[in-house]
Amino acid sequence: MLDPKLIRDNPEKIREMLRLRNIDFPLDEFIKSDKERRELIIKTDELRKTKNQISIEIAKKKKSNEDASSIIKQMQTISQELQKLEEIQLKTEDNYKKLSLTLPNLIHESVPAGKDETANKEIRKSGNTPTFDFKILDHIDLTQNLGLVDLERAAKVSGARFYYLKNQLVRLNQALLQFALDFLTEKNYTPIQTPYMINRNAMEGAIIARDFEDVIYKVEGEDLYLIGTSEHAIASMYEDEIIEGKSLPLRYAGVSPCFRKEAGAHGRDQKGIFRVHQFEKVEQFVFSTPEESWNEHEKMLHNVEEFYQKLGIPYRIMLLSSGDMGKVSAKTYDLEAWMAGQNSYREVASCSNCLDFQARRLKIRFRNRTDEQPQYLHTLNSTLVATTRTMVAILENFQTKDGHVSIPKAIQKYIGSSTI
RNA sequence: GCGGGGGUCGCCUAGCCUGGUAGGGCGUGGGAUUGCUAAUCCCAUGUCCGCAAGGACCCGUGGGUUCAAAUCCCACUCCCCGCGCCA
Repeated sequence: MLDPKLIRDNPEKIREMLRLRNIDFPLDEFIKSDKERRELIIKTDELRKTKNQISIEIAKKKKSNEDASSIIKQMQTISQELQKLEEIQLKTEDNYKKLSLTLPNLIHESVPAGKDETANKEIRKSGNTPTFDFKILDHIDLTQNLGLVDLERAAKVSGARFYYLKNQLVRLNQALLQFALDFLTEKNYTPIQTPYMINRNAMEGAIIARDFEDVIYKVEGEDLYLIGTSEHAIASMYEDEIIEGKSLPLRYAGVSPCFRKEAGAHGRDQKGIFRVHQFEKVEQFVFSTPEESWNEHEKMLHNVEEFYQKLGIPYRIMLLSSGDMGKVSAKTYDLEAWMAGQNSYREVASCSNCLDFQARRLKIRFRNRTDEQPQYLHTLNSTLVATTRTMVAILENFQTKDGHVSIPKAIQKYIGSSTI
């Protein structure tokens, strides 16, 4: 949600944002409904004012045992009038709210303009891509040969894009989670394991409702949705609260499974465990003051980079273009890891500053003193590790001539072995 | 799942039976005063509309009754206690 005052005073800025994001939005209708809404508030407030005054008079008369019947009649008509007006106001307010919840976030000036991923900008590369003196395999063949994944039976039981992890890959999955958690704990992040299902209100706070269908699973017969990332559950945890300024920034290391429909991804990454409906993730989530949020954003990016460096996985950092970026984000970096089996860099982490967009939807504010006007804080989120994709990178980049995989030094102690 | 008790403006609490402008304490900030510390007193401290003056809203949520609802009625929700079930 954006600041209504900004939209009112600066509609051209919003129009430009919509153009850059390549999004259809009835901005003029929205501005009109905001105006209507405010006019109605003034009208109903005035009527309520007279109603309150008369109510006091009735109370006075009753107290002194005077006859109040004529004045009560007056109240009756006012009450009826007010009821009608309130109905109209509710409708306008509803319309306004619905639209305001679908309006995407502002775009930071450093974001390259462009309609899709072809406009993304490479910021830097790190690490040398590995060279091999033998014919390499992709992660699908590797996991098959080593008995690490069973896709056929998963398809039988759950459908496409599900998997059974087996043997050492189960341990690798756990090792990455444990390593990631240790890594962030050392940086003073608070570990947090969230609910895996949250209600609609909470979900709407974190993402835009229209995106539900493509991304989020709904639990039948309940007001519950499976989280697509712990970000959804962490963002909403402080809903409707005022946080003490001195406790900011709040840095969380969220641990959770992630559930995603991956609708509309037909044909892409059909095989293997690269694009799946379910995986585990350690997520960085930060509640920050507006002044510090851009610094925090860079820090989070630095953390993911350091993590991948420790694993020894080559990567490049991409700054997403206006058209490729998610709607709640004002600026997003992707970390793309080198995947030898595919001979390309592939997205494994995403680092976003949402400014006050989520905070407004969730009414999360902060203030330094209690006599101070509370203001919306900023929220940021970044993957630290999403296990399945990182495992793909490890499998493909660290494969050996004998068909096995060596395990990065940093996580050997969690697995208790140096090869798979 | 059943029975009982509860949810009040940051925190604690009064008001609910008997409907008529939501009161007090704590905390926090500002000010006054006292030679310092302490104490005391005053003001501020939820949301929305408004340039402002001012006004409206706010008692878990949503309905209902009524001229009028924190208060009465109904439904839902969350918390606490007991029972049941259970990894």
